[in-house]
Amino acid sequence: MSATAPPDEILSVGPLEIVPAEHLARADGRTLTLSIRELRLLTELARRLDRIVSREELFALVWDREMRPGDRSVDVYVRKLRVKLEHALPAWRFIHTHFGFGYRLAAERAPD
Amino acid sequence: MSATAPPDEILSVGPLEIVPAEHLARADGRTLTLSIRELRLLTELARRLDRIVSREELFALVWDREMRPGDRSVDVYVRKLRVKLEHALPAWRFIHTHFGFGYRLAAERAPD
DNA sequence: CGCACACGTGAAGACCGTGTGAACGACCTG
DNA sequence: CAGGTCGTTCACACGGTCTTCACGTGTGCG
Repeated sequence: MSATAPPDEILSVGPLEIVPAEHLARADGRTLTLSIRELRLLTELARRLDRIVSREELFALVWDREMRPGDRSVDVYVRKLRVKLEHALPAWRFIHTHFGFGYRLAAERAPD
Repeated sequence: MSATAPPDEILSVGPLEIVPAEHLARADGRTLTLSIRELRLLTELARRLDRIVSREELFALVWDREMRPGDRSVDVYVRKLRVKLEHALPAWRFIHTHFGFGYRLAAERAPD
């Protein structure tokens, strides 16, 4: 299953670093406190860096089952992640919305 | 076995210093009075500095046997350690909880 | 321009992992 | 024997997480 990590997998996204096998993510070296779902969502996005991933695909990857139509869980967790990432690295934007398609992870500097 | 210390092993965690071979830990030079279990728990956490260690792994390392499901010993000793460390170094936080995963040792300044 | 729909956001409630104080017995020490 | 420390377990309190709902905001299209 895709949520299982190769022991040495390290995902880098600009100043962000994710180590799925150790259940942690770091921002500029500082360890973030993420919940299980948050970390898995971030991990699956990071494994598809800079590619647009649909809600359905994300849900299946993170929740291990099919998404019911109308389920907003992905949106809610995207927000939770955005808040934590914004707090840790205010100068960066990571999760980008692609209207009608899904989300894309990429480190981009914040405007201003 | 991993609880045995190389004779010269010294673990540093911010203002904290642990010398497993001498069964002692120092806070800013002042020696802490820790019990055997407390010291071993602190030692094993320190050997995995800044990494998340699960309860099961911690229990196996410190108690030398498998953890029974529902066993809270690790939690209780984490608390005992926290109390002593908090008393010795109020401006720091050392043992961080990662909900659903385990504990992580790292010297971080207390909020405020 | 205005409508329908996609997405953002805050909050409520249930659930369960963790925090915490205390009791108890084993062991040591004087 | 009396007192203390330590390890273990228990019960309850507390708080974080997950899910769902409701409503606000934005986007694209006719």
